[in-house]
Amino acid sequence: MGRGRVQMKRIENKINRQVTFSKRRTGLLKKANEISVLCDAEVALIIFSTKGKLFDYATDSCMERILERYERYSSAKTQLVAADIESNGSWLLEHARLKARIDTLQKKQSHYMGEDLDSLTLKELQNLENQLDNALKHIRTKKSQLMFESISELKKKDKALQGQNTKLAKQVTFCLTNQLQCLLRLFISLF
Amino acid sequence: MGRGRVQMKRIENKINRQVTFSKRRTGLLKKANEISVLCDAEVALIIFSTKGKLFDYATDSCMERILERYERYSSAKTQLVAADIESNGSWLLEHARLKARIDTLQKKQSHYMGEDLDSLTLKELQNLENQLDNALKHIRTKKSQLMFESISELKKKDKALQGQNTKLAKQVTFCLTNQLQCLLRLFISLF
DNA sequence: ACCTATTGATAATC
DNA sequence: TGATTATCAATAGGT
Repeated sequence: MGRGRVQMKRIENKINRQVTFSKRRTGLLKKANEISVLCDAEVALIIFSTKGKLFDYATDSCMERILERYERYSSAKTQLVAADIESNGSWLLEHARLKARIDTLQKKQSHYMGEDLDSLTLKELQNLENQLDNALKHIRTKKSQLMFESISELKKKDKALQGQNTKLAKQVTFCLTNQLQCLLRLFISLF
Repeated sequence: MGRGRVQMKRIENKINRQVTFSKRRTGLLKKANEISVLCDAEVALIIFSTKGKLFDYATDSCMERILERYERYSSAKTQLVAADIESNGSWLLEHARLKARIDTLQKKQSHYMGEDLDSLTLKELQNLENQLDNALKHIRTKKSQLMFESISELKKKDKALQGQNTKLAKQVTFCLTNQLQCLLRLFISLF
C-alpha cells in the first residue's frame, strides 16, 4: 500500500525507516485494538524501536494480566523459576511452596473462567460444571435480594417524597390564596 | 476495508466474528512481522481468542527475551523485587507479598464458588454472573466435544470387534464341520 | 476456502 | 512531525 511495492527487508535509509516505523506502528496498534474490540479477543502488543523506545497496547490496558495468562499457557518460565529457587537454599523452600500454591490457585481460577480446559478429563469437567452452576444460583439469589432491597428502599423514599410534595403543594396553595386576598383588598381600597 | 464500513464494537454474529477474527489475526501477525523486518524493531504480539486459544508472534521467535525486556522497561519494580530476593535481604517482604496474593486468589475463588458474596456490590455480582455464565458455556462446549470424541472412539472399537467376531464365528463353524466329518468317518469305519 | 467491491493503510512527496 | 494523494493491501460480505 502506498506508491510502489516494498521489499520485505530492512529499510536501509535511516530517515525512511524511521518514518515508516512511526506510520506502521500507529497502524499496528490501531489494528490490535480493532481485533480486540470487534472479535472479543485479548491482545497484547509490545514494540521496541531500534533505539529501544517502547510502545505497547493491551486489551483493557491490562498488560500484566495477559502476560500472566501467556506464561500460564506456555508454562515454561514457572518451572525454571521453581528450579532456581530450590537450588538456591533451603529457606526458599517455603517461598517455592507459596509459589506452587499460587500456581494451583491460578490454574483453578483459569478453569473457573472457562480457560485452559484441555487438561481436564470429562469427569472433572462435569464437576466443574456442577460447581459453577451451583455458584451461579447463589449469585443470582444474592443479586435478586440486593435488587429487591434496592427497590423497596426506593419505594420508601418515593413515598416520603410524595408526602412532602403534597405538603408543599398545600402550603403553596395557602400562600397563593393569601396573596390573592391581599390584592383584592388593595383593589377594593383603591377604587 | 471491505464491502461496507464496520462499526467499532463487538461483532454480535458469532460466525462473522470468528471469520473476521481469523482474517484479521492473519493480517495482524503479518504486519507485526513486517514492521519488525522493515524497521528493525523488536515486536511481541499475543492474541487469545474468545475461546482461549493462543496465537503469538515474536521477533526472532524469542518471546521470553522480549517479555523480559518489557518487564525491565515498564517497571523497575519487578526488577527490584527480583534483586531483593536474590540478595536475600528482605525475603520477608516477598513472602508477605505472596501471602497477600494467595489471599486475593482465595477470596476470588470463594466468589467463583458462590460463597462470601456479602462483600460484593450489585455491579460486581452482575460481572461475576456474566463471567461464570461465559465460563459455563466454554465448559459445556468442551464437555460435548469430549463426549463426541469418546462416542466415535467407541463406535470404531465396536466395528472392529464385530469384524473380529464374524471372523472367529467362521473359524468355529469350519472347525465344527471338520470335527463332524472326522466323527462320521470314525462311525463309518466302526460299523 | 475463494472471489471482488470497497475501504483502509501507507510510500512518496512536500 | 503534519498534510496530501496516488497506490497498494486488507478485508467484509457473499458464494
